[in-house]
Amino acid sequence: MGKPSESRAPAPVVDIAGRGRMRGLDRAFDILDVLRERRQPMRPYEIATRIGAPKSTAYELVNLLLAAGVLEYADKEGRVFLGRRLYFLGLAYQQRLDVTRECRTYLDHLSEVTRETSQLCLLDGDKYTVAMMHEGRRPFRISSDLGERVPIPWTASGRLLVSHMSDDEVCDMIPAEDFVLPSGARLPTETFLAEVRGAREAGFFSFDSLADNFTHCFAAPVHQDGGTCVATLCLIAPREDAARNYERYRQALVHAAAELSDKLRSSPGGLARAGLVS
Amino acid sequence: MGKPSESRAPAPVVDIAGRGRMRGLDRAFDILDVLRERRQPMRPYEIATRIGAPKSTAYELVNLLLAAGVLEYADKEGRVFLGRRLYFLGLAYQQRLDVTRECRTYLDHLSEVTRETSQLCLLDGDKYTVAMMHEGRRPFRISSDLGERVPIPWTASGRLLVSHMSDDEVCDMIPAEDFVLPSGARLPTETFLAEVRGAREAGFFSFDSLADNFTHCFAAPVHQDGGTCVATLCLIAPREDAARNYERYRQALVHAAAELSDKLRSSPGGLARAGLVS
DNA sequence: TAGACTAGTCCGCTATACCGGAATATATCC
DNA sequence: GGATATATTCCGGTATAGCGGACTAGTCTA
Repeated sequence: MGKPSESRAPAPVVDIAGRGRMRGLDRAFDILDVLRERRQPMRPYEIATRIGAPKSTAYELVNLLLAAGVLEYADKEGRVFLGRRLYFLGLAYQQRLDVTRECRTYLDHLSEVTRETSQLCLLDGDKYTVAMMHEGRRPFRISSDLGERVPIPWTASGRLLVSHMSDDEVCDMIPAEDFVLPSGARLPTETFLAEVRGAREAGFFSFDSLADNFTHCFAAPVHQDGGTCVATLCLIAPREDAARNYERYRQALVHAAAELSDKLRSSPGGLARAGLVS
Repeated sequence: MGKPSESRAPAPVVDIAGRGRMRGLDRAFDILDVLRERRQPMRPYEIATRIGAPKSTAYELVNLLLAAGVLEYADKEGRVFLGRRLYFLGLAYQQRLDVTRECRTYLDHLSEVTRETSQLCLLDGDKYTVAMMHEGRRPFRISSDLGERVPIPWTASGRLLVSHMSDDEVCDMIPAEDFVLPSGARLPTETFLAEVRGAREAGFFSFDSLADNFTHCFAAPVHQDGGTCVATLCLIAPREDAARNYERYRQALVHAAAELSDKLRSSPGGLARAGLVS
């Protein structure tokens, strides 16, 4: 509350402050984050270097986390990965988050009527992520995995997820380097902001995926009380399919997102649950 | 490593050791566990008393966790709950766990052919939990919520989830009080162990739910390399339905569990993913 | 054989995280 | 309004967590 800068953003991964001792707790979560990002088991030594922590410290923390069940051994070479205890904590979070509780049916329905892959997308700090997914019929590899952090400007949903913010807030939030697209080209800030404004007014955004060159992405906003866009529903389709069924897909998606938003409004915040459970 | 008792079990919630200073990291995870168990936002003060920590310590840790995005404010009265950062860590765990990656389709299929609620169940320490669920047509309230910890002997799956262990190991693992059923009656250990043996041989177990008096629970084991049962698939059905369709349900469930086990065998551990992902 | 790099253990110093307890609010009930 | 319980902040002392750095050992490669 009194500290000069209060960073709520989840993952700087390596601390910038540098000087002085760091708190074990923060280091511990740096370890968890680095494993999340890597999505693979790692050895303590590698973790130590990645998070820029003294080896002695890293080894001790890893052992503590192992003993607590927060990390688990992943092989016989001493590599560790995130543990089951975290999974259940995440589940508990998800259950109180109205959007994810309700959305499964909508994803199922969308994928049923379109045969395409549908997703629920959220912000994680200053990045876009896919929180839930229903894979479509086609066996093609989707641009991003569940939970992977992706720069906001790379995604259709990104336009909507920041659409409740002012231009300045958007620029403050998104790191400059995230405007460099996978192709290497740089997306002008002004272009992006114009797209954000357009998406806000239309309540929809779609474009040819920037991550590959054969899919088209549709996104529609899920609103919570008032204007803020707390999530998006998306469809990922091959470009030919997208072109052929554009209006149908668009309408199905927008309709589903609107209905989901309604459902959130009718269940007051998260209090309904709190009051009703024995 | 040198300490007298090394408890890997996730949630004693209140530390027994008592004497001496406790580690901040362990306290922090006690806080998270207590929130998980309560499944509701709590105030720092309440958390402090619940985990048996000095109030000053609890307040400081809560604030640290808030700043880290591991906890989040849940209302304007200062109540906090698990944060989004935990959700994404949990997602990352889940993606490496073969069972959960593959099982969604099987749950969908089971619920489609039976119209009943289907679940994937796991052990969390010495308790049973539902890790994934597909709700059936009927609007009735299911015995246990996703992620809720339930004594092993209360559940059909429980018989299978410990079936790879010896009688002694089973008794060591399950706390004595967990043999007291919801009704208040005490389930004799010997009866339970006999049922475990029976379930192991049959590769199946079912009984009338102990948590309510109108459902019947079916459970079939998911095996990983060799014998160990790493999870179960379940069906929860009204008793009349269960009686009428018993053989059909049973076969569908056992078949799905066997197929899922096969799938795990064919993808070597978790290494496939590690090697294939770009 | 030596040198360079990766992996992991051990140990002593000291800044500080954790604790206890006092002080201060804020609600609830007579 | 006084009394009681709940809820939160503040502060100083001390056990110790985090750190730096030394040490061992394995693995390249030159």
